[in-house]
Amino acid sequence: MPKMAQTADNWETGCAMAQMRIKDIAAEAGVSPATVSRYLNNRPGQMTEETRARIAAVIERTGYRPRAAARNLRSSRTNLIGVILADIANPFSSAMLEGLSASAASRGCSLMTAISGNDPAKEAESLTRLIDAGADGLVVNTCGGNDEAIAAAAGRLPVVLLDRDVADGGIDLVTSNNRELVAGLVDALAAAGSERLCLLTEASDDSPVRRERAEAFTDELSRRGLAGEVVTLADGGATGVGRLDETIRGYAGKRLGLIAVNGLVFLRLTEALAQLGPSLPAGLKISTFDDYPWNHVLFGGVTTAAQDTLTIAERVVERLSERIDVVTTTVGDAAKLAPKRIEIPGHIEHRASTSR
Amino acid sequence: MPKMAQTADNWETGCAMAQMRIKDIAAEAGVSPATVSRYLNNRPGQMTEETRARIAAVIERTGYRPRAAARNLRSSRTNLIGVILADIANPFSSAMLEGLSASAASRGCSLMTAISGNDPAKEAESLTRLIDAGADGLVVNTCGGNDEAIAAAAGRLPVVLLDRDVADGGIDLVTSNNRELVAGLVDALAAAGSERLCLLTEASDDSPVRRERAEAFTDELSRRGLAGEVVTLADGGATGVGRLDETIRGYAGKRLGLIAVNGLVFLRLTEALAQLGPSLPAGLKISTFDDYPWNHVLFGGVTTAAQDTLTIAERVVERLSERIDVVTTTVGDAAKLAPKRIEIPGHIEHRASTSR
DNA sequence: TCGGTTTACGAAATCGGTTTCGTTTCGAGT
DNA sequence: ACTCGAAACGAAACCGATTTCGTAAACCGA
Repeated sequence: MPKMAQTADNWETGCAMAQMRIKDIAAEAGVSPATVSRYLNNRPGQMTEETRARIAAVIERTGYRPRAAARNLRSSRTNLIGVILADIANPFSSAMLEGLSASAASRGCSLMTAISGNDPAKEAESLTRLIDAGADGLVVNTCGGNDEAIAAAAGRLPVVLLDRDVADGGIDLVTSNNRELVAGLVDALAAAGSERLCLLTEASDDSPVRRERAEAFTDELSRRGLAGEVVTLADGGATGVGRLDETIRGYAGKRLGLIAVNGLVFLRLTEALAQLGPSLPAGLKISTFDDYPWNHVLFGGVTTAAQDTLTIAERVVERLSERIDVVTTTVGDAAKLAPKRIEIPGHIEHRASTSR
Repeated sequence: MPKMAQTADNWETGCAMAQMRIKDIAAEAGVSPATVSRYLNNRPGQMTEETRARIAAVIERTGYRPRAAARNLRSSRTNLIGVILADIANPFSSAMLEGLSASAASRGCSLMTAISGNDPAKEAESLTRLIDAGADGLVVNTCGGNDEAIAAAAGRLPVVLLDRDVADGGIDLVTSNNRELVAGLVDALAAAGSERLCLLTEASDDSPVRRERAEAFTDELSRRGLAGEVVTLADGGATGVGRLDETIRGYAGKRLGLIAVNGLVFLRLTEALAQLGPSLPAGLKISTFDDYPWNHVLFGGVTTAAQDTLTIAERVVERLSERIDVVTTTVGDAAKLAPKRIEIPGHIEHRASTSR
């Protein structure tokens, strides 16, 4: 039995009927489905103003919404962007998510999100799940350990890396100007009178970004002829805090200046410092990456290398859209875009923790 | 011209060929597409162990993955859960997102996320966008002002509210045991010797949850015969902090006890307190909802009503899945599930800020 | 008035799975 | 041996859009 035509939409009954299909709209407007489709996607093949109005009226009246699944099937486009975040607890990630969400929405896309929790296995699983779910492209803030899988994914659909690079290279990356930001923090500490600087990093975070910051740090030290070192905290609590404690105590009174390489390291730093008292020890200056809301409260304000998360997010989506358009437009890979590294300038928030 | 059969999958060429279709797998395994489909969804109609093995082998060898769009179209199921969060900056939200992500993944679902940023217009837009994108169900952490739209959505697909109720009622809600948590904080403050208690709330947050906490607070006060009031901070910075400042100074030395109704209010409280010095003023005891990572660092540790975000997330997804299964299984709405309110017990983290 | 080009639109194929329904095969019961 | 029921599987319809291709009408300059 053929599906019964649905005509009863304008009855006064509020009864929810089975969804309208494009065919029904077409019939109601006295045109063909093709024309309605053209209307929906405002295709070049134009139609009479009158036809357009008639279709618009029917759609308006019936509240018709095209089914995404059907559209996706035919056009092999979902308008879904997959996002994999390493650590949502990090405010950098949540700020990023907000930015990505807004940017995507402004282009009519929705976000599919996955949180790896810094677990490579979960990240790999998310990768395949998002691809299987039909993402048009992927934004990956990798936790590391999946370089080959990510490269493989990038071969199958557009991928833009967020903040963290993979070893392979050859994939778009959007990141902050880490070298300049490190220099800015060193600058702030030096100006505050610090004589010896430490960059605090985590063993578990062995990302290229961390290494880039570490490199920039030592470069900057030698450029200025300053003393200092990179201190890598062991993972987990106790050992790390112990090492930290030792570092701080070891230099107590020696005009020590610290840089936390990211927000989580900074958190551990504050834990260690909290054991020494509510105020910063005399002569100790601190600074950190990632502008957590608490940074301007703790210790009267902590000097911060703030990343421009909104712009980063916007550029990520922009770049991804470019690639998606290329994929769905050109047939071959002739006009392939060359992989690009996009650096978004952040800025230093000078606060009390590096005042003289 | 019919689409050319694709047989060259096992050639040693690494060239990416057009995707395999179920038809190709079927041909390769010497069965019909229907059988492969049965295999993929392990349907009741069983097949020979030998057939199963042959199909498995082909799929394994070719790395075939069924296209979600086609599957979605026919089955009108996407395995996508839409999530709308009011404020991702709130760690409660990011913790929730992590939990939802994990719970969804364990059921083979992906999350589509939208951030309203506490903007009702954006929330409404997200609502329609996620529905249009084909979400099987929605998780809504509403910012308010869209009660009718949310109710309408709940009429069209499964919806579970997260933490914040809507006026209408009649929709599933998962939340913490707010009354008990408030009582717990009052308890902690009273035990710490506070003689007068204030619950700090925000004007912009007029959610039922906030009101529930406020009600519980005043109930608890009168039950114990304690003095106190609900202090509503104006939105934005200055006025709010001013009011707060006044509140604190006005009671300085009078054994004041404070409860921040949520993490954001607590942030503003710490800002105000920071102006008074690095340590808590003598006699002032503070506590807050939402277990931010800083809560055990600031002021030597802040007593916190911690919500069990993981369990909340798990129950949200569980409930939503139930509803989705009902919708896709039963024809009519005969066996409709009655709307349920699910309370997940949180707990009080007793820390230094309420020690005697 | 007439060939030629553009414009507006419809018929039908198509995307790649799922699902229904029917057919064949096989084993068990009598 | 013969019937009957269940199990295993295939043929074909189907989900609801998009897109190609074709055609009729409108337009246009000579």
